[in-house]
Amino acid sequence: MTSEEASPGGTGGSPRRRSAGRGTQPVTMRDVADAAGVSTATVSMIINDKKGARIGADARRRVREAIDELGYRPNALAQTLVHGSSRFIGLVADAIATTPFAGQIIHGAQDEAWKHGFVLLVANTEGNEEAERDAISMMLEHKVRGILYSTWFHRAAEVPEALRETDFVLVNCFSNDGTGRAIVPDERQGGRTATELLLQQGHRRIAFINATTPAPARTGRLLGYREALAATGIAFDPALVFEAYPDQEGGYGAAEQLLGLGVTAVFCYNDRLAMGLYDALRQRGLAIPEDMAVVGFDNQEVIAAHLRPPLSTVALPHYELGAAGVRVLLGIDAAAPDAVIRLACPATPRESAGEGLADRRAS
Amino acid sequence: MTSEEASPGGTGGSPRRRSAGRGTQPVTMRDVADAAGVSTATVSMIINDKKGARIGADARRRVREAIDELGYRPNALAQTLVHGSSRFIGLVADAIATTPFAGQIIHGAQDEAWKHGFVLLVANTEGNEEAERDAISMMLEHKVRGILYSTWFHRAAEVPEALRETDFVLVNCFSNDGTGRAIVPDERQGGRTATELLLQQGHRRIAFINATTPAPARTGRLLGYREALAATGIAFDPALVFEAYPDQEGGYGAAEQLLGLGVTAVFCYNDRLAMGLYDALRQRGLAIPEDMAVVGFDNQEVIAAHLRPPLSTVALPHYELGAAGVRVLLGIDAAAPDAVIRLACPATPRESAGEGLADRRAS
DNA sequence: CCATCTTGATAAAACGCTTAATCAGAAATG
DNA sequence: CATTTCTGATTAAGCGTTTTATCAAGATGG
Repeated sequence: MTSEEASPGGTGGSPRRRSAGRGTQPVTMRDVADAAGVSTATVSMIINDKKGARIGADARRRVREAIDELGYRPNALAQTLVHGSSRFIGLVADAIATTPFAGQIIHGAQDEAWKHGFVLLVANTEGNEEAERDAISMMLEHKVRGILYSTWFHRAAEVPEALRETDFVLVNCFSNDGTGRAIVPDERQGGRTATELLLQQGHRRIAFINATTPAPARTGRLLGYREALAATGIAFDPALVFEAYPDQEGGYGAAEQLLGLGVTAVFCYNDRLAMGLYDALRQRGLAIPEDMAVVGFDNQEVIAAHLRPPLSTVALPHYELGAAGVRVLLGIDAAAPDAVIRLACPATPRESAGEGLADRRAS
Repeated sequence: MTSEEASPGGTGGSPRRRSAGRGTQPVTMRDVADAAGVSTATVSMIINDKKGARIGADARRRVREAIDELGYRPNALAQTLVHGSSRFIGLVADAIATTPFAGQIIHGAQDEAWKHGFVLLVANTEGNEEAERDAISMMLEHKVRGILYSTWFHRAAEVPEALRETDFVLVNCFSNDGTGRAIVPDERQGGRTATELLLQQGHRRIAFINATTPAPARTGRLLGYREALAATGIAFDPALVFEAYPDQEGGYGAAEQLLGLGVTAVFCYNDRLAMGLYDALRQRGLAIPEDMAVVGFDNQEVIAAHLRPPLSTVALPHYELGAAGVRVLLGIDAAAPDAVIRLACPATPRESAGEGLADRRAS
């Protein structure tokens, strides 16, 4: 049983701060003012310690005491009302639960927002257009400072009409009409980095298993792959580029084609694909990375860090995507009105790319 | 360039709804009232279509038009202020990004909250106590209807003092002083279900690889395992219970001990452990499920659904945990003040437990 | 001793909305 | 025709803050 303190103003109450308690009428600034024998204006000034405010030491003390005593909490909504602008930032995501990715975007956004005194209003739409409209409406009605519109995989997106009623930043997606600011991963650099992970180990005949599903990642990573080869003076061989549905089953199935081509290393479109490939390779008695070096993409923690051997991969900067999103939204990071900002995908070397094999492979 | 409509009240404007536009002063109810030539009271009544309000058809039409014309959105914060109670529900999570689990809790909570016209205020604390205090303060200041306090894995938790200033529900955790309402997964039933998945296939000598890390899951699942055996009339053999750190490496390492004991099936504490075990088994030339049937726990999508063969497992009801959390919070699901509600962990049979092997194994 | 400053605090308006109370006029009633 | 009853709306108070303008009184200066 929670003891319900009935009498509100009792001066003889316990000296320690007493919480408002559930069900009790919330304590307002008026209550504090009355308890301290001052006006609400005074209380307000003390709380926000407005400089230039002339308030005596005694009043200050009395107010502080009253606040403690009553367990007063300012009403943020009332503050918002008078200030005109709220401390909310909306984040609409198309798939919060399906992957860990969305979670990382939320995490990054939330951390950064928090840092600047903002709070995240999160809505999950599961791609449902109506849910999306509702979510945005709700956010606009809460007078959010702006909205982050995010997708769980990097893609072009149709920007909902209503979004344009406020400031918005696209995260992990970009508008297909080229308008609006967007933060996306740099797929090309990522592809280059992944390939370099292999090149550094001396590999020269490197296959690329691309996705069958059209996406910026598909074209971007291929571009990066070619770029890296070119930079090393290796001719691009179209016969070494394969395609598979980007999941474990796809990777498993793709293994067959890889063999007998003199390929010593593979760059997989993503970690899941690599995971499937592991199975297929192992089944054929091929060792990783000795017989075949592998790098993935995404750095999907659950998988990459715990495969056998641990998978060298390239990370998608989801956390940073979210954080940069709010920075751009808040104008902390400057960005042209229709800028598309590309964030680096950092290399995450582990063991599957091989190590110190350069000598063996070099000739 | 977005065309900035400067003149606000123009009657000759485009008939289609015109959005407020960024940077523009927001459209208030006053504006609508003026445009329609009525008072704000009238507008308010029309918007919320208060029954009992006596308003002529013509005024109705004019107001609707003005709303459309101006692109008016009610200010939810002002509404909250007058109603006294907000439509916010706070969700504080200790690890939003680390696992997909938290995401699913958020998802469930958000869906259910939404259904009842509530919005989620999400805060991520990464276990940091100060962040936690700040998050809760923030939520209280926003006058949330209540708070969901969630953890990414099922455990006892210290309930922060401040939480008690409002309604709260513990999600995926429970207070170590036994106070407060909590929603947790039913680990025992889960353990039983997992074991039954194997028993159903005719297995009789079933090992259990438990976690080394103390947790309700560890004791609960073991209990369930024993319960299932007992129900089938199989004597519990302590020699068949092993322990390993609950990740892939742990599972890989545990394989050794399993062999030569006549064990035909293993129940793994979680999917990651099972994944590691897969590797170890395969390395020894053992086929799953023919030589060794395996079930996991957690139904971690990325892993379970895509192992080779797909892993039979038991799902943690994260989505439901979140949803039930808000239902209890809102009083839709009744729950005693200190009730701990256990949600079922449903079986998720795939192929690793074997199928139709009952005959072969029976004798 | 009167004018002026300074100090410490207050009153009141405003933010955007809801709602109870009120009001003016038209229609119905006696 | 005077009165009551509807009808269709308006007024105004209030929600919990912030903030500007104002005020009373004591201290200071001439």
